[in-house]
Amino acid sequence: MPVNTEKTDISNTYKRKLYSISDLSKEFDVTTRAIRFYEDADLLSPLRQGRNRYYTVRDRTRLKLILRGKRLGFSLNEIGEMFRLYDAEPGEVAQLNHILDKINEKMQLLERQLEDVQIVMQELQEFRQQCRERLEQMIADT
Amino acid sequence: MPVNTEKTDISNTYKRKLYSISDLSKEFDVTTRAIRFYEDADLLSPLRQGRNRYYTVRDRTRLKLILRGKRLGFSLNEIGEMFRLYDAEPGEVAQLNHILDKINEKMQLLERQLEDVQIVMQELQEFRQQCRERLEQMIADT
DNA sequence: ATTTACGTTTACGTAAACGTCAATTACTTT
DNA sequence: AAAGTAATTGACGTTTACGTAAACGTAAAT
Repeated sequence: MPVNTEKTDISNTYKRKLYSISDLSKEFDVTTRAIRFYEDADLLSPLRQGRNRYYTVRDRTRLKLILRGKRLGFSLNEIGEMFRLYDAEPGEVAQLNHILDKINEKMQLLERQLEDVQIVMQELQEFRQQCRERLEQMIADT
Repeated sequence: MPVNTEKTDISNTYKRKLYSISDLSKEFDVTTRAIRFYEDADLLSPLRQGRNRYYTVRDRTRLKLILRGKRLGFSLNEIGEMFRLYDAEPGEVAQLNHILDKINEKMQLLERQLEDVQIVMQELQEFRQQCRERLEQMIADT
């Protein structure tokens, strides 16, 4: 539930779609400390009304991306690099080619990760199967 | 290349399939410091001949699993937990059920991770596509 | 005999990603 | 007016996963 339902300065300017830090904290189950830390790391840049932070829809999306990145084992630095790729103004051909290189780099990492996940899942499935068979054995032996 | 091609005590006992710490270090591109650290964390337990460590095929496999786990963003503790599951003697029904629960827990995590990987890969592909189109535009405009 | 290569232990250092206070401010509820 | 609730900044603490340096042992190569 977005905060700021009253007609304050900031909420009118940004069409009411603003979240408080605890809104996001609750929605994504992450501490406010962590959220502020991500700001320190330049991954978020919420609006300010006085000392208070207000997060736009874009910030919310970013936070979601940060957390997804973290689940994949990426460091905040790597996540920041991705953001910068997305945000970069691709002025020149060289710049665009550089971005494409970076994208391919990340894709390779993800392909490897996909393999890894699939391998471990298969191993776990086999292990589970063995456990189940053992269990049936034990029950049959009673 | 396994070390210990001579007929030392230890290599005969363990059928010559032994690796030195630098063998593994090179093969998997990980520092010896890290390998020793994994031992400290009870993830490896190499043989000893005097002060030197010698790693069996099982140790090698474990190291491979450790590194795969790391690539998936698991902590050494979590990896240790998996090992203990595999090694546990499933004496009782309750114990087996507990293991099965744990397996299912890990499976859920991996399923989520699979989703995450696929989402990010798709996003990257779209982004790449956009970049390519822009690039063609720019080249056409010359 | 002495480098060179490889290995060891001990121990302090470090980067990342927050956790955990403490002290303060601001609003609103009673 | 007092108390409660949510937010802020600042600063130090903590855990994880090693890096790095020192000081030493051992065995093979020159």
